[in-house]
Amino acid sequence: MKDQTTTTRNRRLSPEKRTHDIMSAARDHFVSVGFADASVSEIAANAGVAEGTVYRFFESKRALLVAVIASWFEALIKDVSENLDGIQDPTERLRFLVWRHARIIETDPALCRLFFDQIRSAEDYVNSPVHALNRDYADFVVAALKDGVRSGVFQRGLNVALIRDAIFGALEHHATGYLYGGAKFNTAKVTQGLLALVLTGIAHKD
Amino acid sequence: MKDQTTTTRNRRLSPEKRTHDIMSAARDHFVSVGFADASVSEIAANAGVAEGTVYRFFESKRALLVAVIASWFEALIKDVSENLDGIQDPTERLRFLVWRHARIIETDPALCRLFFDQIRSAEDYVNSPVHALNRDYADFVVAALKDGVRSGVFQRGLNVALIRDAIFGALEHHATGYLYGGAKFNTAKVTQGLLALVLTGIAHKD
Amino acid sequence: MKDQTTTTRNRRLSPEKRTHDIMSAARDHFVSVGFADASVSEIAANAGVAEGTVYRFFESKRALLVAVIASWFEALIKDVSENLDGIQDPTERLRFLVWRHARIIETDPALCRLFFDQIRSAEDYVNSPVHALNRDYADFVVAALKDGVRSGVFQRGLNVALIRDAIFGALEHHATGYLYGGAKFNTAKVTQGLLALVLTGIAHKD
Amino acid sequence: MKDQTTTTRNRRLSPEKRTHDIMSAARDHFVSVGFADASVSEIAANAGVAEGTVYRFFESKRALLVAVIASWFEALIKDVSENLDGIQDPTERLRFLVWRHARIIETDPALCRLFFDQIRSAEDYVNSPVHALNRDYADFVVAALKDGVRSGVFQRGLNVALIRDAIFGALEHHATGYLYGGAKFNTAKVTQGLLALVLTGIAHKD
DNA sequence: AATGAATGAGTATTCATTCAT
DNA sequence: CATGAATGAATACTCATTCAT
Repeated sequence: MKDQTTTTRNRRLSPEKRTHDIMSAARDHFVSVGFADASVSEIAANAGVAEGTVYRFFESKRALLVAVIASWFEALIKDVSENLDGIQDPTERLRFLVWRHARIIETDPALCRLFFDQIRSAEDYVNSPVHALNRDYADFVVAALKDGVRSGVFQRGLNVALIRDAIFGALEHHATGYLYGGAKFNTAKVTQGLLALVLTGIAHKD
Repeated sequence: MKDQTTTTRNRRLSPEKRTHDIMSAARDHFVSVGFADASVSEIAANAGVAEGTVYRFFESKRALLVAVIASWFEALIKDVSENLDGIQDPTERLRFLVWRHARIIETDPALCRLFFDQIRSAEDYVNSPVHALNRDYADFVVAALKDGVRSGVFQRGLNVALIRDAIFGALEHHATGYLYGGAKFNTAKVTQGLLALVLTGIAHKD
Repeated sequence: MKDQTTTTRNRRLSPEKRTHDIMSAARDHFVSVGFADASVSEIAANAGVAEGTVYRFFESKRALLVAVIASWFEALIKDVSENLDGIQDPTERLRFLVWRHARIIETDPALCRLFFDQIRSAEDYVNSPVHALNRDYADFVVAALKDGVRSGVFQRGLNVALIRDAIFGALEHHATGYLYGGAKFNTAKVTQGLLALVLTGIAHKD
Repeated sequence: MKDQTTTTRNRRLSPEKRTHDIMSAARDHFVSVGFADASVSEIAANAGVAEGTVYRFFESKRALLVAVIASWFEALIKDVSENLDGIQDPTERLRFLVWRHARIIETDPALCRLFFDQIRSAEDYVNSPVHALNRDYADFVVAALKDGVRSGVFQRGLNVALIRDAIFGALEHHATGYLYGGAKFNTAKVTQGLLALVLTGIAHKD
């Protein structure tokens, strides 16, 4: 009856604020219970909106997950980009990128799992927005490799795409026990070992 | 599909034959529609048995998948073991193992996906029978690396566990596009490139 | 059966109306086919709602039965309470209560069976809401007995709890043939006989 | 190969022994887990026979329960019959019968529950063998009542059938808390109270 | 007679999504 | 815009019973 009854209906908020609230609640919920066990109603409740409102901003539960992961990726890319500005040497850039990736696995294992299990394995992943972000992210490594080749510290004729995959694959495979089992994960040690492997290989040099 | 002589009831068969029939039907079905969309009734029908019979041999739908994957792993291990007998040189052994793994990805992408998405990511994977098989399989690489170190062709003090993870991770990560997208996968090229990386690294040697 | 105006979707109704519709359909269905053979889908169809809607109002099929029985009990208690207001004499009150119980057995045998077989025998019955209702109902008899003792028409030192149990037990046991077999049940005769027994016993008075 | 291989197949035992073994195992199993949760395979295993053998001696799981209950009833009837031989006075006979029934509830609550919930409530109970046994058992009470009427200690014109039902009903209803809840049950006290009620009623005698 | 492998019917329940209000 | 009541598809699993051996 008064013109400001907030009891029955949520005040109209800016779409940005709404989107942010929902994504924030979703991220927390997905991280804590996983995608399958997360319920839209719970997310809506935690975000302080009605279930239907979630669907006004996101097409589906899955689209909401994609948005969460994309946002996480964007922040990661921004962070990497900024830090890379202060590093010139190709080898050091590579070391930083390896370390940064190991570090994100260590700090955000649940989000990594969501990305690996729910996004990257999906049929519609290729050419999706998150795929593009992932490519941008991986391109930092490609760029560092090319830089190194150009400046002569890395060999000519490298299959940079394969090396890029090898670096990320090595880290992620090695992290499996940490991500899915309860194993330990030592960012520093992994970084050092992987860099040694990538730089000089295993063959004995005479 | 049905060449049964008795119309009413299935002849009593040996457990081995029944198990084999069911696993075979299950493997085909899982490979073609995936785990989630596979229905036990369909598998039973394809195996020529009643639904309840599946449960006489396998505790659950998931246990059936595990059995299928385990059987596939065992055959792979047997094959690798036999072929390895004819190869002495550590480097050549490593090359064979890389090639064999790339090859299995190329030939059985669907089974690889089932293993990655349904088994390896599961909570109960660690210390499970399939985990043991996977370890046995990965140990071939570890053994080859140690051999090489012993015989002096590989450097001393290598972190063999990390290198093992790097090899499998590199292959699997590189295969992502092939496994989940529709990308091409070139076993020979991948093998060559990865071996070069692992053996000599990327650093320029003066 | 269907007088819906909207073809596609059910109008939003008041929860009371929905609850009532579903309970009504459930009561009819439970009464006609019993609890075990009743299917939720059938009840939903008869109530004119979707299956999931039943679960929005009732936690489970069993919770629905409990609600039906509780509602039936409440109406019975209300009826007894009102009628008792017009009866003062303890003996007459007792006679009425015996008659009323015999009468409910005669009119609602199926609901009695549901209560006896599905509710009262269940592990969670004691201290459940229906248990409380049953206690309220039985307390009418206890109160009448105590009234009679106080006013001197009944003996002092009676074990009222046992007498209460005896009255209900006698009626229900006597009704077994009617409830589970196809025997006749004569409310008037049972009332008269039971009251005579309870009042004066069987011993010969000199 | 030898003519006495007992390893593969059970020696042919007398049908009586087999029947007894199976019923014994069944009684134990039914008593401990209830009818619904009892599995034929478990009973067969405990009896030392194959599942199919159970069905050679009993038509169904339910028929097996009926046989168990019937056997229990027969023993009870035999016991009551013998004890009654030493009691002449109708009132004392009645007291014994009330006590004996209370006592069987106290000692065999699980079997009572099986009888009440699984047998007596069943559609096919009326005119079944167990129904006949139950009638024989209840007839002890009827006979005692008639004796008492004849000898003048009980009133003439009693509705003996109703009084019989009242006695059993009172006991069983009073025992509900003991049978289905965790309440106490005092055989002596119940016997005394019920007999007082039945003999002299509740009305104040001037 | 004894076996035990094979059968197969039968259903409650969840929750992402929709759309009338 | 926001709501939240209503929807409905979709399926693994059990176990009493049968009957070929």
